[in-house]
Amino acid sequence: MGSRFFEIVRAGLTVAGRDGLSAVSMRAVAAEVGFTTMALYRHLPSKEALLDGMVGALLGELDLPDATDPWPGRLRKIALELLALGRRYPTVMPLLLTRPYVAPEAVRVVRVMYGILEDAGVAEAELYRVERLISTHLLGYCVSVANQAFWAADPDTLAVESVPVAAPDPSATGDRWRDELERNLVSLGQLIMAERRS
Amino acid sequence: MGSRFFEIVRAGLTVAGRDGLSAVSMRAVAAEVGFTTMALYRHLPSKEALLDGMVGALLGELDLPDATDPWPGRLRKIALELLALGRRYPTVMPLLLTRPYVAPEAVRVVRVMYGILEDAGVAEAELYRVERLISTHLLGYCVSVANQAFWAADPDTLAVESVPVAAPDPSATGDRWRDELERNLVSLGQLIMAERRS
DNA sequence: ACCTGAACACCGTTCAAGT
DNA sequence: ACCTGAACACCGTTCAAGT
Repeated sequence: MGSRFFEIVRAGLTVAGRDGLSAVSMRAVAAEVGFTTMALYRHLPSKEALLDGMVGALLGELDLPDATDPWPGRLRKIALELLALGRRYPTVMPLLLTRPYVAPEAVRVVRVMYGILEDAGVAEAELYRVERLISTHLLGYCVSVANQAFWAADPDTLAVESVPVAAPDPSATGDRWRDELERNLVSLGQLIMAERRS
Repeated sequence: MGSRFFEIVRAGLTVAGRDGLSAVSMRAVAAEVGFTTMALYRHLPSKEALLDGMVGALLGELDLPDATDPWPGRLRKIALELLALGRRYPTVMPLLLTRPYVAPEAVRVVRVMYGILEDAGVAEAELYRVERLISTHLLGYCVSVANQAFWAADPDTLAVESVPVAAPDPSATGDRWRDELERNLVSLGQLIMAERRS
């Protein structure tokens, strides 16, 4: 776990952002850092460990909100940061829902969420549950947007099926999914308020 | 798209449920159905198509609620079905957040969600957004539970970090994460009620 | 015309052979 | 003692060679 480890993990993210997660091979990452393939194995035990490290580095790129800001603004900031992160590394995002949060950078993010809910006045007995409720929505949403899962591959097929996947929203100005995320945050804010200790 | 296609896709799910998604190779699936590897390519164009088909077959296993039931019961039923699905096919679940819902079995599930929200009285202008809000939470939650992302790989590491990932819940009887999902559904029910047309 | 299996360019990881 | 690259057992897909 020398500094070479982080160099390798960052190279993994570089490859993933450029060519997709499926292009993240030990050979490709080694080439990216200028090592021989087998030299990687002296800094990490397996590709599994590389992916776990990438999850940490990914969350490490989040620009976390200032703890002195009001909690709604902090929630909004972290949500928009996650959305932007997904657009930078679309194919890596699903790992955030399948790997346990053990890396320090991951724990850091969960702590910010706890702080938000505490400041909102959520009862401690509900705090961890509500955090998982909010976080799984945010991650699920950002993963879906990043991978364009809300769109049909073939618009004509969808038209035939007549399922209005994306309702027209005349008030939306620039970024359709960012606008929708902000609407969701209003709903989630109400949900959080309903969970305050009485 | 003869019936052989579905046979192959079901074999893919069988392999994935038994040995994990990473074990789903064209060779392994071919062996499962008793075909030669290259014979698969006369029924589907690529492994990509196999995975898309598996998403459809996965959602096809959902036992959908009766449309005549009250909407809260329908929402609960579909949520618990998704949780159970994740436990049967943990490694396949993330595909539900990265592939567009074009297969008929996928469209069917989205239609049920629309029906639930319509019966709840959600304004049409908010219907598609709220459906995505609920669905991304349910999928994110079920993917996390299925892949044990809520637990730390090493409990000792987590203790050192002193992040209470799983708060003790004395009232929870059998299935900890199922109980939590039911609590979340109460919160989401309130969220849905708040989105009703005025 | 149809099917198949060898082959190509990969992959993660092991380990013997080199220095 | 340390590093490396050949090798092993895979992978998705192509395509020429067979019938």
